[in-house]
Amino acid sequence: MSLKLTSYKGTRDLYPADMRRRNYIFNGWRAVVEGYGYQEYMAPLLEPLEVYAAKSGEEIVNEQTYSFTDRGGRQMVIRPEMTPSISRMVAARRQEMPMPARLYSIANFMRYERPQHGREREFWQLNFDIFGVDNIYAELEIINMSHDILTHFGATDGMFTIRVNDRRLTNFIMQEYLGLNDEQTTRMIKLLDRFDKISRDSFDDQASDIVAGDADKLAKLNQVIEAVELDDLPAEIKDNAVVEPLRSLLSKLHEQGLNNVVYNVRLMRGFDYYTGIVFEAFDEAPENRRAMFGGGRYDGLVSLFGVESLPVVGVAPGETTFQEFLLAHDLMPDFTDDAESAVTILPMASDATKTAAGELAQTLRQAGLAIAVDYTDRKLDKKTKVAVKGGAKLVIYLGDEELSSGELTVKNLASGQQAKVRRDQLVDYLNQQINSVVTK
RNA sequence: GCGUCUGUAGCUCAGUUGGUUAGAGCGCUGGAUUGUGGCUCCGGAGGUCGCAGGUUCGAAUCCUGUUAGACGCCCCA
Repeated sequence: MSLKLTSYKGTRDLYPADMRRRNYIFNGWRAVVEGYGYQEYMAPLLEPLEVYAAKSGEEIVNEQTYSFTDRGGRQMVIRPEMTPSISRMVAARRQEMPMPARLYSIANFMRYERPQHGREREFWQLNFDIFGVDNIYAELEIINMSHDILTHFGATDGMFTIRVNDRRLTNFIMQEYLGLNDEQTTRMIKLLDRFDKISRDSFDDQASDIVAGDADKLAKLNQVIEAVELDDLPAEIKDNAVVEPLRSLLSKLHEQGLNNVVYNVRLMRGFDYYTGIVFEAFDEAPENRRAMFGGGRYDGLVSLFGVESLPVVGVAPGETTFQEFLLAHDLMPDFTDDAESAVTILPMASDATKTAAGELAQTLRQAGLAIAVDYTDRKLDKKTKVAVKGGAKLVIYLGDEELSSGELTVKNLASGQQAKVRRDQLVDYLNQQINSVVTK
């Protein structure tokens, strides 16, 4: 009975080519958020169960987290999200931390769910939040960053849309305009959230059920959900002050040329904890057509930790959907042949040449070059072939001939050209060859 | 938690109405060429046909269960 070769359900093994793709994404994320002055933090993998239960409710925590009792009897959870952890960290330094605080992290999370398209049990997310800014400029910045994160990788406006809504506006529509009670509001928000996933007939049936068949309310609802711009809303809504933050935000974004940022009356984003503007980046690729990531304004959870509350605007793009976006739009470079070392030394099958190869490699590494040595006793054609496949740019042949002459045979694998190079000129020659390949 | 589909070599897949030693291409590996890369030729390794029962003289093939994966539903903090 041998051990299984497969990774745990919902998790993935990442081989070098996979890691190159991941790092390409992570490095791009970093470049963008650090360009906005965001600073990196990291939190522990484990947090006490209470933090999540307080935020998300017992049920979801018990059913969808990896939790266990530690040896001291504490109920612990592998983090399913970053918000409680960063809230704790900010709360702990509430008095001394200068505001606004701009913080980001790239970390992994686990949720005990059934894996499916774009969803795994272990996943990586970029989290970035701005703490302590109470006006629309915080949303403006976060949405700008969300936009940049996509365009940084070559995405253009037609490839994605950023949908925006305001939780305060939604509540106004539900309660003041439609006259729904709290329970009806909750149900209607859930239903609107699913608008694109269900048929129109099914939507109408369920909406009718929620308002107990009130024809007047249904007519008003229909008018609202057809709106594609704020000005399409009935006068009673669009003339109310509640639309001002959204109107102001959208006009500022459009002034900046972000024309794929649009109002969407049906955008809901979960239920309880958003308090103002909400938004999500939507993939327009025909094979995806779904929300990639979303965020918005929420009262920071810092008050859970006994300090004065803080306004926060944040978002958390996930690696999986992001990568699928890049693939769908042909924005992911091919990393399959990239080498970990640009140069491979191929000694002959003798101890003397192998030893010399090792020494040479050390010298070259001190000069800043990435060098691998093939110490196997295979034939040279085989070793050369493997070096090519591994993506090496240059190979250095080192046999008895080179040992006695003091000159090394360097082959440029891209051009096929080969030269004898004196040892004292080797570093310069290698650097020149490597650069010529890169610019080719 | 529920549903649909799929599991044959490392990968992509053949496998005829159940018929005896389960195949191909690619990849890996060795040689032709004891010092040089996408060609050619020759050889080799690698499979309890996801697993377990059942039907049958005989099962990769039919039946049942189970497990893993993909994709939906629920959920998505």
